[in-house]
Amino acid sequence: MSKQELVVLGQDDTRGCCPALLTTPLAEGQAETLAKVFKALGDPVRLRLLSMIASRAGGEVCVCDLTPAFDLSQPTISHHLKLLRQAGLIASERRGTWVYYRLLPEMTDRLAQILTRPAGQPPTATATTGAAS
Amino acid sequence: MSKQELVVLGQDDTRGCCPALLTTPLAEGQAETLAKVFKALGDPVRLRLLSMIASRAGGEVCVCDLTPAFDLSQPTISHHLKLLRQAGLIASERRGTWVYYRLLPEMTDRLAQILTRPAGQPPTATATTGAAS
DNA sequence: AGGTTGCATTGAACACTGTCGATACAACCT
DNA sequence: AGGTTGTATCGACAGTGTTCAATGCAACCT
Repeated sequence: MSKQELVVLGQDDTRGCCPALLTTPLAEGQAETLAKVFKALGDPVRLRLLSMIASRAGGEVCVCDLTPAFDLSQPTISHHLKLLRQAGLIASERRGTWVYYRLLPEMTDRLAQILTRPAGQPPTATATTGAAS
Repeated sequence: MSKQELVVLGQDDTRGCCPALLTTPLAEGQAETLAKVFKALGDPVRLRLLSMIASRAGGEVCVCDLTPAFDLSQPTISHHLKLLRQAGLIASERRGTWVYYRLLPEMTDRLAQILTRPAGQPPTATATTGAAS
């Protein structure tokens, strides 16, 4: 559809729409916020948890289905789920006895956009103003 | 130079190209490989370094321009650059006295693709399997 | 050659993270 | 009410990561 203005970015707002990682130097606050999310993805157990949650048809997974899929204790899985939740990647809801987790696609969408290089910007070709040091 | 660089995401996958994070449960080996890259992004200093490198017109940055931009010692910056390099996110080249770093867009492109949810997959769609238990 | 500057590596201190057993809490079920 | 099951939290420990001063190496410059 309409092209998003992704280069807008309020620089000092850590909760801004879309910090531009690849086109503009990241501000310090934005870097810390973003780093927390990437850090949450920086563990193989959490990646597999996220993948199992995101790829589940219906969009929800019971914790009771996640825990036995790993060779880890139940508190450990609960801990990893908490970190993914605190990173804004998943959300949980209790229904009766069981707790269900679902993906928050806004966060993964945002990361994908942040990591997407704007078209027509080959890194070795442009140099509109060739004045380098 | 260093042939120690990680050959990331070269693993066999059912799709051949890229592990499907959001559509298929991630295999254990793929999760560990991917986690290393995300872990490299999980630090605010490295995110800012990557951002400064990627957003530079001409595609290259001298380390001498990166180091004074932080309140950290020179060995610390060198260490972070090494981690980004080992993750396959950047590459370095020495020209005379100075060392220049540049983005490896293949890696960020892959991450963006991995985090991109395929169109036409509403997360709250009716489940094919009734989730009875 | 000797001196200087730019960057990488080493080794150690310190903080953080992943993991577990024990325990607490919540919701079912007699 | 008491017992059972599912999930979260608490403390503690080992492993890992971030950081620095000191040092080493490479390339320039007298």
